[in-house]
Amino acid sequence: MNETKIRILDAAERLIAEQGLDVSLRAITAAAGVNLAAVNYHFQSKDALIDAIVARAIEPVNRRRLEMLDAVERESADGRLPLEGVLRAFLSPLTELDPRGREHVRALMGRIYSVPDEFIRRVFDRHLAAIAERFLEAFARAVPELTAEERVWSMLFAIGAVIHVLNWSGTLPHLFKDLVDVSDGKALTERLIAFTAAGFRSLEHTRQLEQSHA
Amino acid sequence: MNETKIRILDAAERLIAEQGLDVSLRAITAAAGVNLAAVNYHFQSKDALIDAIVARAIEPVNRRRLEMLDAVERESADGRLPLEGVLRAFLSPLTELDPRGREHVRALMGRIYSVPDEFIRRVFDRHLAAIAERFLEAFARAVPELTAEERVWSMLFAIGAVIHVLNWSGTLPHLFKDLVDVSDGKALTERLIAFTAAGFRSLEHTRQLEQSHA
DNA sequence: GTCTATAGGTTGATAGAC
DNA sequence: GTCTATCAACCTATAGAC
Repeated sequence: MNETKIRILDAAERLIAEQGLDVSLRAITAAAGVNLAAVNYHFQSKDALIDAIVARAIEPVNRRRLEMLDAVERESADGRLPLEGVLRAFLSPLTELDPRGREHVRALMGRIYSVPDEFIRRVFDRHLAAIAERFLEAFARAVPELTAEERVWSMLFAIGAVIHVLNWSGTLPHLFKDLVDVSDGKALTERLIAFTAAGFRSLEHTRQLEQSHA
Repeated sequence: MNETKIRILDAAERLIAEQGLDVSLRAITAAAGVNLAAVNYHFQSKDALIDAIVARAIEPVNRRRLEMLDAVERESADGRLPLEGVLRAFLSPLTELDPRGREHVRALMGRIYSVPDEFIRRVFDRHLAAIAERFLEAFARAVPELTAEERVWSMLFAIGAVIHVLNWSGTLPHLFKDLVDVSDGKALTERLIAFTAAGFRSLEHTRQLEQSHA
């Protein structure tokens, strides 16, 4: 790929992570050290540039998710999958994203998930629908006791937990001074897996309690 | 309060919930049926208008949260608080927000929490810091086995779960057709409380397992 | 491929009549 | 308090020289 094209992507990626999707092309090209017109030459429009950034951010995460999920499924002898393993495949590609020098990609990912309806629908259809379907099947094999509805809600809660941390990652150290260490992706992963796995299982338990009372 | 001032607030609230914070004053005044200059007359600037909207959305939620937390604390004989009760005080004022005719306030709340760093810092310092501190104390009395760090992470995960649902509430029915019913706030509350309560407790269990292995 | 120059449209804010 | 009219600044996109 052309060098200035990459410079534009890198600069836009960082600025969008910091300020949101409504950064001006002038700010982007200035940060990239290229000419304003270069954006419309290499990409066709600002929208196309944003699409390229979204794809470059999400697709590697999705590939890693599917790799890890495939491995989990290979290792399971019977039909049942280990819930923690499925959650690790789902969450850790996000939490352990781009360790050095590109921490802003985490904030970018949070931003992409937290954008107005019209936009998120496009992103979902293009980059997330297939992944969601695949993981819902995996969750069905990990916690078959749950109803399909309960699995969807649980997955949404898990996404929310990780996205919110990514979304606030830039400012969390300021909000809770010494109490949170955002830089330790692995520790965050373990906490998230423990928290969400217990959450998934709790819905089943809640329903069993209701039934035994009836 | 002046009538046109309220009309502006209502229109801006709805448009920001739907499209995000970068709605133009022209779009707002057109939707409100008032003159463009009215915004700068009644509020001083667009920023001040946004601050007013944020305050009007968050403050009633905070009041309700503190009311409910006070009640939970009054009812507890010993020093220990029921975790589910604290979580209900924390979450249900969000999930059961403005039931009829003002569903967009949920999306607005999600939007407010998912905004670039510079903005969220201002919102946090002004409207959320005191609440966070108060509830961290309550969580300390509900799950004293956790470290302060674990309580902060758990609270962040719980916020993320609810905010993500609010943030996507407008488009969730499209993404998961029949599987999710966003309109049933009470059912959502119960699921969230069960999920997050189990999550809080899981971190403690994880650590106890580690210690017993050592 | 990269630049300058500029078209054509939007924005927030305000001055001044009523 | 409410209006019209307008300013100055910003935006994206493109035409055309090099």
